[in-house]
Amino acid sequence: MLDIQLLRAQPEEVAAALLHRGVTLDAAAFSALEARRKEVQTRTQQLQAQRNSLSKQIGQLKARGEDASAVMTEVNAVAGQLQENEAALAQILQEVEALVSTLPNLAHESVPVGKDETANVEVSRWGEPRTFDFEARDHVDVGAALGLDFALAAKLSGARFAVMRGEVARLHRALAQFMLDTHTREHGYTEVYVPYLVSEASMYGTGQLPKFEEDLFSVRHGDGRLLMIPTAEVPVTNFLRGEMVDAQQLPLKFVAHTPCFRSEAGAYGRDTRGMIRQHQFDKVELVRIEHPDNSWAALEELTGHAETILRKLELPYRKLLLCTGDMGFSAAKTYDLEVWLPGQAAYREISSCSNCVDFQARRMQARAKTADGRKVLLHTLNGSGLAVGRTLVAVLENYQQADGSVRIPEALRPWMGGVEVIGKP
RNA sequence: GGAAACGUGGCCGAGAGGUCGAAGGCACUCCCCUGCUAAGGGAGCAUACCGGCAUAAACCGGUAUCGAGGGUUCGAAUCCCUCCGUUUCCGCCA
Repeated sequence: MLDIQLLRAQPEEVAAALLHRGVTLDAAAFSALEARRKEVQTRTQQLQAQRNSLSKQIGQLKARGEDASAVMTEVNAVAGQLQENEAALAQILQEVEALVSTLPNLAHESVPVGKDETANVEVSRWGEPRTFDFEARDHVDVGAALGLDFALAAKLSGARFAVMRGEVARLHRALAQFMLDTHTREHGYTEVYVPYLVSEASMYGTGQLPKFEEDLFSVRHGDGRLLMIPTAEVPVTNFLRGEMVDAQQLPLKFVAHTPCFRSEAGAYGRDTRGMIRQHQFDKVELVRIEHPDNSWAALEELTGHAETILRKLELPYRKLLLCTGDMGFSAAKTYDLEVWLPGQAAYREISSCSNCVDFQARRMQARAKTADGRKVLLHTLNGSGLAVGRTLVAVLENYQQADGSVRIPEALRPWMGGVEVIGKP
């Protein structure tokens, strides 16, 4: 949620900034709505003050056993007007709320302005894409012999699901364990296990609702419903919803391994082959809750932690700074990590690391009490460390060998029981 | 699934139609006293909005907020209804 005070004070400036994010805010209309709000609210409060003072008189008269009927008629007249004003005010407040809750976060000043992914800025590259002395296949072909089965998944559930058997299933599991252990042992994150189904309130807190309903799967539950998490960011960040933490306890650093569920409603026809874009995929997610003063340094650190996984696995990647038009709803600044996929001869997103500053914290009223007794909104950050399915894809494609087998990256071998190669004919 | 209880400020907790934004305690901030690892005294200490104001803070006045939303009433933290959440007991169950 944007700071409503900022919107009120500088609607034009906010509208201009939102334009870079691809959102049109009619600043004049907003100001007009706010002016009406103010007017109706002032009138309402005057009437309330009137009513309160008349009520007080009635109480005093009655206490003295005197007749209060004259004041009663007066107060009834006020009450009529008051009811109208209160209803009007409630309506306006709702309109304002509905408008503001669908506005994305403002980009940090260091974020390049741009319309779409073509304006993203490459920050750095690491590793050399391997040259093959045979024709590199994509992960679908490489994986088929190792137990990666899309046809079976299609029979069970339809498109955009995968079944893994045997060595691929183990490799997938090993990758997740490797990531978790690295982040807990070397980077100081606390491992958490969380619900995969969450309430609407939680989805609202991190910004998936009310605007991105169509991206989510939901399940009926009693008379209501629960929503399936599109990322562990949702349950983990919502740890702090409505909480007041002692600033001295910061930062809080969490890592969670969960499945993620996305309807991919807007992605018809995109990445239909293989497991790049699935309705269900595993991800190891990093979440940090920071003091506002430290969140920008924390973003760099968190991104570095995600990069560490790629480096240990010796997977070539590049780091992008997303432009204003390509960032997610809640983010103020985002780095994407893209891993090299020989099967596509392209870099593909494998991690996205964002600082949401106080945007999510304001939605969920997550605050910290500082040493001098002040209360501040927390800053929240999250990043994939990494998407497990896509990491599997990257390993299969980058480590494939001419005979159809796949070498296991050295750093991963302890999690594979020492196995060095899978799929040896 | 059945039954019951409960939801008050950063925390604990009182209040049971008006004098309550809310006793008391803890924590915190400032001041004083004292001095040695702690104690004593005083003051302050929820949020949002509206207005006063020089449309900066502070300050002053007003309004709303005691899980959420409705209702009763001149007046609701307090009574009624619905919902949400938590806890306990019973049943069931991995």
